[in-house]
Amino acid sequence: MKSASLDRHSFVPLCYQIQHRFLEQIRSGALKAGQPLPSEQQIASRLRVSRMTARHALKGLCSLGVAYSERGRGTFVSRIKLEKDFRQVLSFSEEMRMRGSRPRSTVLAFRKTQPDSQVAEALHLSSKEDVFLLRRVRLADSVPLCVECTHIPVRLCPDLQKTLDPGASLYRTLREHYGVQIDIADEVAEASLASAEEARLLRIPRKAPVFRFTRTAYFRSGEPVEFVKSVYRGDRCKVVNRLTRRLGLGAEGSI
Amino acid sequence: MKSASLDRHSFVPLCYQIQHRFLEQIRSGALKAGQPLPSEQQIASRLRVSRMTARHALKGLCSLGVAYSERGRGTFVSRIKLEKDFRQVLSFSEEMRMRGSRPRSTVLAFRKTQPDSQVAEALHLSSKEDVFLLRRVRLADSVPLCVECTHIPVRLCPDLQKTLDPGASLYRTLREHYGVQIDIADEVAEASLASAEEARLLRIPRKAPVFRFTRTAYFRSGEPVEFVKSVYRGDRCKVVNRLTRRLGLGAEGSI
DNA sequence: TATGTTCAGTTGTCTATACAAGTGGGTGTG
DNA sequence: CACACCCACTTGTATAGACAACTGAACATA
Repeated sequence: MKSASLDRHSFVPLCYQIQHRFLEQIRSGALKAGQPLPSEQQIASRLRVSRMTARHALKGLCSLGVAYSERGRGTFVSRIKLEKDFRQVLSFSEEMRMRGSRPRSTVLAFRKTQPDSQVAEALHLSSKEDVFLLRRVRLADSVPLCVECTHIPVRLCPDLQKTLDPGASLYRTLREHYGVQIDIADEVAEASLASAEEARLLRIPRKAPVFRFTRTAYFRSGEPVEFVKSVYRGDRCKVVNRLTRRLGLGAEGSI
Repeated sequence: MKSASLDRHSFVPLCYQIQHRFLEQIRSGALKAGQPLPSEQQIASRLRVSRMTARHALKGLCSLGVAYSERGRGTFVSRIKLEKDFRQVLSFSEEMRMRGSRPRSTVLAFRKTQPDSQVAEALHLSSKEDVFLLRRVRLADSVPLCVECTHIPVRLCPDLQKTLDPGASLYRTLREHYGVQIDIADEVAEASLASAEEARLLRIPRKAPVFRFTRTAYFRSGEPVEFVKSVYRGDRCKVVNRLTRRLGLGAEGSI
């Protein structure tokens, strides 16, 4: 029998222990794409938990996208690859490290300032609230990839100019010094051409193709944390997304 | 008391009736951003359901992104806007109609063919399986927006050349004639410049900025359904995405 | 052969209850 | 005033059981 028993005194809830066990089996290849997972009943009786606990574990796998359920048939391992480079809410530094590159930054500007109307609207700022403006060239393995201009309300991190090591990760500083945890981000990408200044900073020809991003990041509550405008080289960057069908929102379900 | 009672004989499950009720209240403005929803206990006693049913309804709202829970405090309406134009798995036709434009297509090619290696790999095709190739210029309100080249395994829709009205929605045809329901899509976007042919078809200058997309669409099971390469005008199109932080996947949770 | 039936197994929904653990306010003490 | 403590309320997790609805295969019937 493959199943070592669960740790009922762990501070990790049982359903997550079960979920983690299946994740391991899927990643290791012991459970292959398309294969059925044990039924809720089987999990419940083998591991001596209630069926709802087993079910919760399986549902967790489904919402991660690694499995899917069919009524009357069972729950199966999804055939979809779990590529790691689907865009999540990651900082530039996190993203570069995840793909094995060494991130670095050159600070072009870092000051307190009054937001223009676009920034104020995106961050829901009251009329005279100040923001930090941080403009950087960001490099991976010494190759410049983008020019990024970040705006953060001063209220969220009053003494950022003392605490931020400008070369380090801004997100890490926000997390460790201010408990600021970003959960959601809205992003708009446009295809465009490099201006003269951008071309110089990125070391590409003028009028080379670039992405222009604006990005607003939020807490879980929906309060805005950060507004970023950035320009990425088109020859070294791709935007990878996984889209899913959401049900139950505004437009009615008739599809 | 605001709560009309639930229909216990409806074929709509109770938890979805509850969820729908709150969605209505949020959309109508009766429940505003940041306000607390009733607690699980309150819902349970007011509507005479068990707490788990009430909880299931609230969790559904959370996974839709319209609410969030905080342990010990309650569940609150999210401040995040539910813009409709966040990219879901929508066909060009669906997307255009959602934003109030009239979609149209010009068919450049529609034939059965052998897939090249990129297509075969994306669709997980065995060596000699054929695909339909459908190449179209897609217009919104008579303005050409993109050139799109779709590949679909013949196996999934053997007589597509009879059933497809080439002007109509491909996705609708797939759904209505073959029960093919697409749930997930992976998309890669690049910033690039228009070739001479693309510029002519899209009526833009040569070397104007464009998006190049590749897109693979899947069933819920992860079986690939469709592979698309497309070129979008950079001056009329934006890519809008909402990114969320996912927990529990490959890289460990220490963030 | 073709068709309908039954049946075991599965997920979906629901009930009722219990305890753990975090939040926030109030109270009483020092 | 500051601090510890308690209490009511909240969400998170878990249990045990129930019925509905669906699937697929085995079986019986015409």
